[in-house]
Formats: sequence, structure tokens, C-alpha cells
Amino acid sequence: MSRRSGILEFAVLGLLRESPMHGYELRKRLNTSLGVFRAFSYGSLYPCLKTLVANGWLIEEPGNASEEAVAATLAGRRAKIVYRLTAEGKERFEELLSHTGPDAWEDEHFGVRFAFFGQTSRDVRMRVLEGRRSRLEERLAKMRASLARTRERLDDYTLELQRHGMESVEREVRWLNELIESERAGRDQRDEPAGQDRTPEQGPDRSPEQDRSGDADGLPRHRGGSRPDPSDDTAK
Amino acid sequence: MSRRSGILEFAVLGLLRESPMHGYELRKRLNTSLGVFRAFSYGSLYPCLKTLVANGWLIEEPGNASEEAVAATLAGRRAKIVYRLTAEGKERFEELLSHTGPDAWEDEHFGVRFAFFGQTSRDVRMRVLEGRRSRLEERLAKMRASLARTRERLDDYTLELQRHGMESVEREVRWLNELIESERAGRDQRDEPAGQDRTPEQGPDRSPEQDRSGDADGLPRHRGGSRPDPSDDTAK
DNA sequence: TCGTTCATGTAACGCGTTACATGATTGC
DNA sequence: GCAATCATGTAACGCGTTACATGAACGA
Repeated sequence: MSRRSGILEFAVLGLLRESPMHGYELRKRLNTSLGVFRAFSYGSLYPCLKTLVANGWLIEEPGNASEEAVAATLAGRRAKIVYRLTAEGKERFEELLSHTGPDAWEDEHFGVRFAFFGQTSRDVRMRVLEGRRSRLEERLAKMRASLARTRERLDDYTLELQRHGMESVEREVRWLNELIESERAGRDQRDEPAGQDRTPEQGPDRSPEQDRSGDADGLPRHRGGSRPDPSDDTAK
Repeated sequence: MSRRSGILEFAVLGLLRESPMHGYELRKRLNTSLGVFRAFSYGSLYPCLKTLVANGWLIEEPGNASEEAVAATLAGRRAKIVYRLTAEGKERFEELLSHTGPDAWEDEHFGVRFAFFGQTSRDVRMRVLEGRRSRLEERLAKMRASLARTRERLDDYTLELQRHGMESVEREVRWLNELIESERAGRDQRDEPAGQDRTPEQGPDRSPEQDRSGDADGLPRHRGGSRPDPSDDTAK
């Protein structure tokens, strides 16, 4: 039951939940569903598929239609392999979907999680969106602080880079705000009164720090391989 | 002369060009100068410093002030190590600065390159900015194409993700346009006439495909470890 | 028949991380 | 005297890539 943890496993299970596929097509779907975020090579995909099979989440099926398959097996040739999600695999995916640990809203995971929001329950969606938002706000705070401390020592280009970076983050926060609001609004009763935008009452907005807890894989489990966040220590 | 290639080497040389530092401080500067983009751990930094020393780009100096250093050496204790750029190191950095190969404007490199624009010649800056822009435009084109082909098969969330991703890219393109324009304008003679924005004549805009060439390390040399770009194959 | 796309894999390697180990300096 | 921070390093590992090897199916 090797872990082979993370993002690829999640995405593969998610895509196969919709319909069985063989590796080649899986990769294509991976790269369009996840859009701008992440692309995977066969060098990652096929080994991953293997361990998923070994774990019992998937089964390999012969390429569609009997004739082809039979011919292939007889001749010892390599046939197309279609991967199908097993019941355990479905369960596993459901379990992963319900995780709302901190890493669900880290840079690398958030995109994939979002891509499968269609299969995600409303309250999990909310937790993930809000988690991401407070993560970004935390980031913004650090950036602002560090910028205030060092601005005069930085040249124009560095400053501009910083500025643009902050604006990007701010923009994502606004995006999240819209999503959260429309999520709250219901996503079924459309055509609301639509009178005033921005009701002054936006009280229950944040559940900021103690959100990590009732969570199956609570460990900090920092993402392996990327941007661990400029975090703490800044130039003195 | 091991490679230990890339981004960290570049950033370290660049920071040390400004002033000597020891590892600990270097890391802090790394994480603020490069801002939102990338953070490095000591596990990467110290080994990197070692190979840079081995290559002769840096020398290790005893921590500042004689007394401390002497005491340290006598007692066999470990003293602070200050790293200083050698002449060869300076040359090396200059050489790296002048590289305008395709990877200079890939996601992982561009930020760092930009952060050191203060030390970069105007025409290199231009090439990097324009390279990045056409890279992003190429990306946009692919996204639009793939989106047109698959839009009805995607659920709302996937679509929204795609949309937001495209907007992010478009935004960066606009940013680059401004930078390029102000770069062209001179960056010294400010307060220009400022009459019409968008002159119909924007002729020499792109040098799109054959730009890779007169470049010291011309190999495709795709970034190791990240987003190779959704690229080519999209869902059929 | 030949080139392109489909299709499946393996091996070596790159880049960076976390976890660990160790010790000096500073301030209360 | 003790904690926090400064400071330097190593080893194991994670995740993903590129390069390579192999072969089938399809169309002009």
C-alpha cells in the first residue's frame, strides 16, 4: 500500500471516476482539465497507475472489444490497457475529496482540488475556498510587512516585481471572494433580487486560524518540491 | 566544474555581487529579493555554495574582524564563513546575465532574471521581456484553442478555473506590455509628450520562433521539476 | 511504404525538500 | 543559566522530468 502520495493520484482517480480510460488519453485529459496548472509526463503517469493498481484502486482491462484483445493475448503482443476505478478506488477518491487539511489549499494542490469541485460537497468546497483565502491573506500580510521593512534598500525592478506579485495575490483573493459569495448564495436559486451589491453585512467571513483540526491527515506535511513560501525570516 | 545549474547559482552570484555575505543571511535575502517566487532551504543553499567555491566563483573568508577569526582558528572551532565573489565569479555572473536563451523567460527563471534587471543591460532586458511575452501569448493561443474544442464537455468549475487561469496570463501580458513600453521610452527621459497611447504603428513587436540561437547554452534544456506547459496534446 | 500519431513503458537524473545533528551568540 | 536565534552542515527522500526503447494503427 505504498503512498505514491498526492496530486497525481488524486487527479487520476478523479478522472477515472468519470469514465475508464487508457494511460495515453488520461494524460491528455490531465493536461486540459487541470489547465494551466501542471502537466504530467508518461514517466510519472504510468508508474503511478501501476501503484494504484497494486493498491487495488484500479483494475486493468484489455483494450475495448473482444477480438482485438484476444488477438493480442494470443500473439503475446501488447494491447491497449484501459484502467477502470474499482469500488475501493471510488471509496478512496471520496476519502481524498473530503480531506480539508491545510495542504488542500496550498499552491500545488488547490488547482486540482478546484478542478474536481464538481464532485465535491458544498461544505468541503467552502472550507477549501476559505482556507485558500486566509492562506493568501497571510501571505499578503507577510509581503507587506517585509516590504515596509526593506523598501528603500531595493532597486526599482525588485520593487516592481514585488508589487506585481502582490497584485497577483490580491487579485486571486478577490476571485475567491466572489466564488465564496456565490457559493454561499446557493448555486441553485439563481436570479436573486440582485439589488445592492456589497451588503454592508458580511459578518461571518473568516474562520482563520483554528481551521486545521478535525482532519484525517492533519500533519503539516509541507509540499515536496516547490515554493515553501517566503515565510518567516525576512531580511533583518 | 560541476554544473549545479541554474537558478540558485544565478541568484547567489547576483546577491554576492552586491556585497559579501554568509550563508544564513544569503538565504534571507534570497527569499525577500525573489519575493513571492521561490524560497530556498539550507539544504540546497550550502551545497550550492560549496560547488561555487569549488568552481572558483566564490571564496570563503573568515567571519569579519581578526580577533574572532584568530580565536576560532586556534580553537579549531567553526567560525562564520563569509562568501565573497571572485573576479572569475563576477565574470561568470556577467556571462549568465547575458544569456537570453528560451529558458530565460520560462516560469521558473523569469522572476529571478527580472529581479536582477538592475544589473542587466538594456537590450538583454528587452529580449527577455519580449521573449516572455511571446511565450505567454503562445500559451494563451493554446489555451484558447483547447478551450474552444472542449468547452461544452467541461463542468462549470473546470471552466471557471480555465477562465481565471487565462485571465492571469492575460494580465501578465499587459504588465509586460507596460514594462516593454517604458523600457523603450528610455527609462531616463521621463515626462514624454504622452499624447496618443497605442500608436497604430507597433511594427517590430515579435521575434517569435527563431529567437533561440546566438546563445551559449542553446539546448532546449527543459526546466527540471515543474510545469512543462500543457503544451501540445490536448484532449481530442 | 513511409511518416505521424497513438500507446506503453524503464532508467537515470535534477532539483529541491525535510529531518536531523551540531554548535555559537545574545539577551533576559 | 537558559531560551531563542544565529549559523553551518549532511543524508535520505520525493516528485517529477528527459531520454531512450519499442511497437501498433492509420492515412496519403
